[in-house]
Amino acid sequence: MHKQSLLEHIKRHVDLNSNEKEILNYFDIKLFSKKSFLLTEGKMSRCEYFIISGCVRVFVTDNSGLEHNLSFNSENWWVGDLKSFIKNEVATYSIQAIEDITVLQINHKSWLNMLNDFPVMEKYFRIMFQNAVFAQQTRIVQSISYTAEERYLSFIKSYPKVIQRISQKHIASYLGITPESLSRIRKEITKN
Amino acid sequence: MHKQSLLEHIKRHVDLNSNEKEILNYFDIKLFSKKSFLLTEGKMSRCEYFIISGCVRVFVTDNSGLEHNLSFNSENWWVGDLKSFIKNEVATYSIQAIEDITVLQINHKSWLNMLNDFPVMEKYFRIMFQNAVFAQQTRIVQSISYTAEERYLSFIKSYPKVIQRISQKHIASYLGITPESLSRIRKEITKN
DNA sequence: CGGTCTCTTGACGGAGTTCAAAGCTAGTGG
DNA sequence: CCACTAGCTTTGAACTCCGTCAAGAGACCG
Repeated sequence: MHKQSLLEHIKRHVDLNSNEKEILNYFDIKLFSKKSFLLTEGKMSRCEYFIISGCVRVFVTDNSGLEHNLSFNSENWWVGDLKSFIKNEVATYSIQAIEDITVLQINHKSWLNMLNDFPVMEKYFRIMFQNAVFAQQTRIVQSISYTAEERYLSFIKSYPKVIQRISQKHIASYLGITPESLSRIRKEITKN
Repeated sequence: MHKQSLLEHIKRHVDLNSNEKEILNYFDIKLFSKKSFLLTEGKMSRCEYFIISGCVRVFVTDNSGLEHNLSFNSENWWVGDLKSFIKNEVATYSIQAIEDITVLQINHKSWLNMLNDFPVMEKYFRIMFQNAVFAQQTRIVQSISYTAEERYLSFIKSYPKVIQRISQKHIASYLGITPESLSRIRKEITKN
């Protein structure tokens, strides 16, 4: 059963007792085909997703209509527009499936009920957000102190599996540079 | 009593009952004078700080010895090297007082005990980390999609009080540009 | 008052962008 | 299954923003 992988993920971070398997009741399994959108900027969504299989990208669209990738998420990662989810605001991010994906979906009301009924989940999400803070801090440090080439090298080192599945165009957008620049950087690297 | 401001901060996010005021027992009041370091890169620290008064900067030092400011924190904010604190690693960030400051300090062991003894604090820190994720996401979006001028305008709009207390050199470092560039950007802005 | 640190200004150089064109790749429909 | 097309990647040339280096003016502290 697909839902099992979420349970395992939770158990990797906190201790569950037997009846806490009811946690899975708050979630629904959903499938999205490649290129479809889990969430679109400007819309209300109020769902968070736990990815069972496949890969998505989270991006913003700027005033000029350009897309900027914030993150790539795959198996055993949470994804969603957290601020929109928590604060009941319209989404500022869009989320698109890069591959066919299977996710567990939870809406905001169920999420609050779950936290209320199973206090151990407060700890689980405390740890989830804590880890998100770690990862984001690393990214911010790199954005203000690394050159584009250093950011690219760090990216392929940190996410060797993910790059196989993502176009360079999207990686360039993630790094904050143009596809042309990334192409030149890659050429420079393979030269050495 | 200084410790009161932490209690008020907690109560703004979660409900405390009377005996939960014992939470303050896990904390010590500490004073740091301007320019002194709460934490130095490469050292073990394992403390987190809640700022009662004053202002600090968090920064990293790169291979060339240049400092890059990650954040400025003042009254009623938590600050520390979270990753070092949680994972028992040496600090990758340094924290320096920009003004004379008063903080409440908690070490890792006390923090774990507090979370254990007062489960409501799991929720409190879940919310704290959640808010940190919001703020950092905004920063990442701006770093990959804004020009230096846009980042500066966004910074002074978001933190109008803080800029009064911080040198341009430090703001430039926060924005990921040189002091010279910031000086030119400011000149350009006042022209219009 | 002198020294250090900060801010400003100028000239130059370099990393990355923009625009354009050509080669490749992968998805689509016949 | 092949052919076609749209999108992706590469490459080139010109340009732009920002960094680097250097020098001078102003502010702060002992």
